[in-house]
Amino acid sequence: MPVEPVPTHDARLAVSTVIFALRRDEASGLPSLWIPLVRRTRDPYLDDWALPGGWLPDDEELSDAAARTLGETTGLAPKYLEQLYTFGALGRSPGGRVVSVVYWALVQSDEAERATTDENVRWCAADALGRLAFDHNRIVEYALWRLRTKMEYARIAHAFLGDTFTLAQLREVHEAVLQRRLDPANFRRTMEASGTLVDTGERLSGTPHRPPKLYRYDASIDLADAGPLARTRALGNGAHPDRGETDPILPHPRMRA
Amino acid sequence: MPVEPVPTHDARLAVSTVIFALRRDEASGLPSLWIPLVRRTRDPYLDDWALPGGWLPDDEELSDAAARTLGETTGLAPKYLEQLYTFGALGRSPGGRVVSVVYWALVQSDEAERATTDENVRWCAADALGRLAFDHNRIVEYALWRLRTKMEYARIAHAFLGDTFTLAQLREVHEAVLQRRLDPANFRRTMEASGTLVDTGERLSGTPHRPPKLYRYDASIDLADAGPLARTRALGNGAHPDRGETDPILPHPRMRA
DNA sequence: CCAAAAGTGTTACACCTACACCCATGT
DNA sequence: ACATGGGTGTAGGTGTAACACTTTTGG
Repeated sequence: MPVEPVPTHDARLAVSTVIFALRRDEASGLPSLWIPLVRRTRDPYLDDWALPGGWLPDDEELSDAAARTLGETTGLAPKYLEQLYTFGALGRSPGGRVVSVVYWALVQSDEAERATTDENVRWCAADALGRLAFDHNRIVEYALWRLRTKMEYARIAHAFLGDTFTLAQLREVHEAVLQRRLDPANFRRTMEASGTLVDTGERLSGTPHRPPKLYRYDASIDLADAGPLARTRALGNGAHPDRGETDPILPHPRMRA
Repeated sequence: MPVEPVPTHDARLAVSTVIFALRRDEASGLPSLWIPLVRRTRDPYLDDWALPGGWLPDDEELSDAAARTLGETTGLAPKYLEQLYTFGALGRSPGGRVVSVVYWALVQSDEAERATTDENVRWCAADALGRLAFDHNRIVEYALWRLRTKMEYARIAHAFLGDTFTLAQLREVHEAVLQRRLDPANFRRTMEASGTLVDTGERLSGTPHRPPKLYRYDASIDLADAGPLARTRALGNGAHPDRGETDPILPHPRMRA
C-alpha cells in the first residue's frame, strides 16, 4: 500500500459556470446563445474576460457555489444546472495550480434581457467571444457542444422559457441552439410523444393569426433516463449530470436475441 | 465585484478510479463485470473496502493520477480512461472536506485475470459489492450506468479485448455489459456499418467449428463524435470525456426543415 | 377575403428486429 | 457425417423526414 500523507500544499479548488441565455438579434430577429463574462480584476489575465466563478468556500456545496456566482454576476437563478467537467491541467493557470470544477447553466431568457450589466459584466454571443482568460475558450467550446448534444435527446429547452410556452416558442429554442430549422409538424409530434408537455387549456391571444395552445413542462416523466445521480438536488426543474456522455443516449433498444 | 482572497484552508483534492474488467464466471461460463477494491488502512472507514485512489499530487495531471493508482492496485495499464464526475458533497468524508475527481477505466480482461491480488486488493462483481467506504457505492453505481449507457452508442467494447478479436468476442463483451443477448447477425452488421472494424485477414483457428475472422479496431473514425475535449490525450486507444452525458447521443438526425 | 401561423394527415424511406438459411471447420 | 458457431439474405415493424392540406385568428 502506498503511504497516504495529508498534503501540505494542495492545488487550489475553484468553481466556474458557463451560463447560457437566448437573446434575440435586433437585425435578424432570430434568437441565439449568449453568455455572461466577468472582467478579471487581478493579476493573472488582469482586465481580460473570464467565466464567472471563484474559490470554493469550505462550507459550500459545489453546485451551490456555481449557482451563487451565477446569481452574483447575472442577478438570476438558474433554471437548469449541471456539472460539466473538471479542468485541472498543470499549466492552465500561471502561478500555482488551480483545479476548476465547471458547471453549465440555463437561465430564463426574458429575465436575462434585463440582467445585470455593469462595467465588469458583459454578455457575448457564445460563438463569437474574444480571447478569454485561462483555458476558458476551451471550456465554453465544450459546454456548447454538451448543450447542443444534450438538446437532441433530453428535454431541457423549456429552461430558457417561462412557466408556460407555445410549441412555436419551444421550437424556436431548439432551432437557435441546434442552428437549423425544424419542421413544425414533426416537432409537434416529437414533443407530444415525449409525454413531458401538459396542455394548460389556455391559449396565447394577440397574435396576428390563430392563437396557439400554451403548454407547461412536466418534470415527472424525464427522471427515468437521467441516471443514478438525478435524484440528488431538485432545483425547480431538472438538475442531473449527463447521461453522459451522456451521452446518451437513450433513444433506441438494440438488436435483441 | 466580490473579493477573491486566496483560501487559507481549502478542501482537499483526491482522485479515485472505478476500474472495470470482464471476468468469466466458473459456473455459468458467462463473463461479467468486476472491479478491484482496496482495503482502507487508516481511520475513516478503517478496514472497509474502497475505490483505488489517493490525494492529488501537486505536479501530476488528473488523468495521470488516475492511471497511476490504477497501475498501483492492479499492475495494469488502462485501455480506456475517462473522467466520470467530481464528488464534493459536504458530508461525504468524516473529518474534513474532500473533493474527489473520479475517473472510470476499462482494462484488458485476460490481463486482469492474472492481476495483483494481495491481502489489501480484492476483485468483486460490480453488481454485488458489499458496503463500501465513503460514498463509493453511489460512485460505482453511476460509473456502471455510464458504462452501460455509453456502450450503446460509443465503440469502447474493444478496450476489454486484445489487439485483435473476433466478432463473437466483441459481442460477448456487449452482452456482458448490457446484460442481455444480442442477435449475432444484426450485431455483425451494426459493427461493420460503424466503420471502426478492420479485417486483419487472419482467422482464429482451433475452434471446433468454422474459424472466425480476426478484426482490429480503427480509432481514426470515432473521434468525430467524441466532442471538443477528445483530441486531448491520445492514450493508446480512445480517451475522451463523455458526450456527456452523452451522452450520446449521436445516433440520429432530427426533423429537418 | 387574405395572409400567416396553428395544427392534421399521408407517404416514402431508413433502420432495426427477427428469423430462415447456407458455409466451413473439428471431431 | 454431423454438430456448432460463422456468416448472409430477407421480410415485417417502427419511427423520422418531407410535404400537402385544413383550421383559425387578425387585419
